[in-house]
Amino acid sequence: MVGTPADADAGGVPALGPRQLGVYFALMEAVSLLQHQVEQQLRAEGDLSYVQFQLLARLASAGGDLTMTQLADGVVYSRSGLTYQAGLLEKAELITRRPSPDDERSTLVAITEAGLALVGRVLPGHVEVTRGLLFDSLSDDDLDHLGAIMTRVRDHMRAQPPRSAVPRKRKPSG
Amino acid sequence: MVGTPADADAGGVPALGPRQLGVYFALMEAVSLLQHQVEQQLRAEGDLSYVQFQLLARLASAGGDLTMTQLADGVVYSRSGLTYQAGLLEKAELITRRPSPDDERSTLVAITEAGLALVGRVLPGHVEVTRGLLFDSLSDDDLDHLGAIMTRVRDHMRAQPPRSAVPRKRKPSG
DNA sequence: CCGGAATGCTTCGAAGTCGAAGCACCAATC
DNA sequence: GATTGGTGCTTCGACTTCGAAGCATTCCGG
Repeated sequence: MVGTPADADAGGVPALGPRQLGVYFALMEAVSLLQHQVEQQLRAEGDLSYVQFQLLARLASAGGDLTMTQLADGVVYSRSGLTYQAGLLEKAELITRRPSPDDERSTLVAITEAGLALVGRVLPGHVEVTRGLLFDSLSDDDLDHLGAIMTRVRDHMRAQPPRSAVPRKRKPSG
Repeated sequence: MVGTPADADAGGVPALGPRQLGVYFALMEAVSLLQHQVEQQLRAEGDLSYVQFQLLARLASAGGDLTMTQLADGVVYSRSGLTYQAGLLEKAELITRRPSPDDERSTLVAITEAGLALVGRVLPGHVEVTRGLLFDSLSDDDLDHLGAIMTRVRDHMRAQPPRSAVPRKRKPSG
């Protein structure tokens, strides 16, 4: 580790024990490995990046059109990143974009038949990879516990920071 | 067409182990959020990317020089990525590179005083962010369980795929 | 000792991400 | 109806990452 708790205390900040640091590093590395493998599979079976897969999956499960901002939420951390990816997906005819009738600033994004078919085609392999790498190592009880933990943590994090649409200037705390 | 999207689910997204998928998505999103916030903090307090921080931390905890390949392991997925980052860190005088006396192909990387100081300076904030976002939501028991799970999963994944050094041409079984 | 294969690292080009700036549209106010 | 500020998306430039190709060195069989 990068320093005993005593070292950290010397810096004047209450330390997080090495146990917590170990958990943190294991978590980050495991997810990094998982994500990398998942990307390999998506690229191989559907010529998709993980981001693109997330976007398609989000559209497929949304049950309707989404605006660009809604679509970006939780997937990319910049609007421009989504514009780029949406351009690729549209060129590949996996999604369509059209101006919203209600608000002409907004762009409504919808998934095409081809997009749905592609998601259906890569999802089984996706699940297969995650099972082989993640769920194989987990007991039924582990799964429950992990689910409970990560759901709680995610919701906690979601509440904290601004997400894809930070106010351009500043946001008075509502 | 895309006009009646209420049937999106019927289009081809089968329900494949919804419980596991939920855990998987929660895990990925939580880590993504955490990583993003951590990067903000590192950039603000030390002008470091997460990758750079990982490299410095690895060197600091190694207790000695590491070769480029050892350093890359688990941080980047390409050698060239490390060459790039090592170049930046060397230019910032946070690390030094010198050829290995034993094997002149190898480059030995060492952290400098400035590098150690920087790690010591950003680590408290880093810990602070992770505590606020991650550990605040975890009970003592959760921490144990999560640590056990992720360590096991990580080790399982490490054993599976080739890491930074895949055989250049092909790998005969063995 | 010599030649071919493997290994360690770097260079190069392509692709993706982000933040800032910019354009078009909506809403509120006069 | 015109002006001013806020919002949605895109464009642009800088930066980072990866994979393939390349160079230098080491290992291994003869």
